[in-house]
Amino acid sequence: MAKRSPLTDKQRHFLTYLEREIRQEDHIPSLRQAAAQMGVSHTAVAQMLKALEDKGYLRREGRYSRTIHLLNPTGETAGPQRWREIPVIGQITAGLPMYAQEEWDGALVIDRNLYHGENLFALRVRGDSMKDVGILSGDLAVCEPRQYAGNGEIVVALIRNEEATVKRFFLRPDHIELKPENEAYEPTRYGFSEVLIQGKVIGIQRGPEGIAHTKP
Amino acid sequence: MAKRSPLTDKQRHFLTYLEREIRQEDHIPSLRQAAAQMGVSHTAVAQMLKALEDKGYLRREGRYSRTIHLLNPTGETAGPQRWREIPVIGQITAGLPMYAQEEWDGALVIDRNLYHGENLFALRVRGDSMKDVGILSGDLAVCEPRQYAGNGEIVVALIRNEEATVKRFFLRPDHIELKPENEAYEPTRYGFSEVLIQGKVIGIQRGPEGIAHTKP
DNA sequence: TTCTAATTTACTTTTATATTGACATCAGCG
DNA sequence: CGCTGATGTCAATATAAAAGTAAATTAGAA
Repeated sequence: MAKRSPLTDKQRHFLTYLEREIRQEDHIPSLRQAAAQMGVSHTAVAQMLKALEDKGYLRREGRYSRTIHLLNPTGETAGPQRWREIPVIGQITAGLPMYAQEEWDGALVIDRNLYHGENLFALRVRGDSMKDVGILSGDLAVCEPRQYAGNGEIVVALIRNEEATVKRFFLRPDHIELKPENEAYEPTRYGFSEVLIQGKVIGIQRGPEGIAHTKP
Repeated sequence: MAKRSPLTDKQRHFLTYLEREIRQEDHIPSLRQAAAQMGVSHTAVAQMLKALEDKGYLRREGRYSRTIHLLNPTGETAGPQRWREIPVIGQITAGLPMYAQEEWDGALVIDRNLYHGENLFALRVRGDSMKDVGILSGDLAVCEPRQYAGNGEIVVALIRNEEATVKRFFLRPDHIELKPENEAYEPTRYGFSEVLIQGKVIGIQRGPEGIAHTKP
């Protein structure tokens, strides 16, 4: 790994400021924003960044990109953006829009390296209709918003504008089939207008309660 | 709570307008209605909505629906760090190796509110011996370090100092029983000295690959 | 001097905002 | 069924603001 030259006082100070901004505020300041807060000109900040990059304390991407990766002592890309917060949707309904508080069932922190994609959301699973693929009641399903789905994908679907469920999706010539993954349940057929795809399930998170509920 | 991407002045202004319309007038304006009131074109409003959705301030539903969900508009900052990094252990050998980075297979970011406890670690599950309780091959098992376990708990056990497995634990009068949760497997008995408990499984995390591997 | 840090000024690139026009979609109506 | 009006979407484009880059320059310190 690259040797890291010692920093000057100003460089160290700036690096500290940068770390704070990124880790605590989750926000990479622009050159001019940082310049304003440090009391210097924006170009000074640019030169500072270049110096820090040369010395191996951070890595920047692209020519005109703003994204910055802080490097930890071992030179690995440490996780400034390692984590991310997604909303846990309490209910999915279509009818009248629900206002924030009612629908805000909290937030979930997930690992960026594990789940890619934008605007993910999470949904608490009810019922055991998908237990054969390891999705149990109480699990949090991490979802990627989607209006359409491919055959065989596991999706969150809104049925007749009432009920939101997690099922495996199949598009048949004359109907839509939603298949539970549990021998005790039968697939159900729906007309094309009865089902509204809300998203694709891309992950599962189960907490201690979920583990405890599994009976020997 | 993580700060979401900062808004520009116009975006903030529009969001305020939207909140007022929804809360006080109980009415979601159409693109052209809003456009008229804001003095811009209807497409500008559409782009604004898209920008706000990208930044995570609201969520829209359906392709041609106009229902809008506002997400946590008050933007309160709740508590300090919601997230935590825990090591993903590649192999478990005798003793507790989790201090050094020797066996590191990476790290995993988890939600503090979901998993309590100290010195947690994660382990990648191999095999489908626990599939009846929703633990599949490839899942990450979040574990709390433990040297003992209660009857019926799901644990990570090291068998004869060689193999680390996830099983349900039972302490019998004259032996230890490790029970897979899969009809195709039989429980196995071990002498007291053959089994070393390493931790208790308190959570499961499954990523996109894990979901994809489940076959219809 | 040479090096570092900073400034000013003038660029290029990217993003945000806005416009127009054409095209789906839906609901109601005859 | 097709018509109609209101709506949401998309594509192409234009303009302005904001952000990153580069060059020339200055001042101070080793």
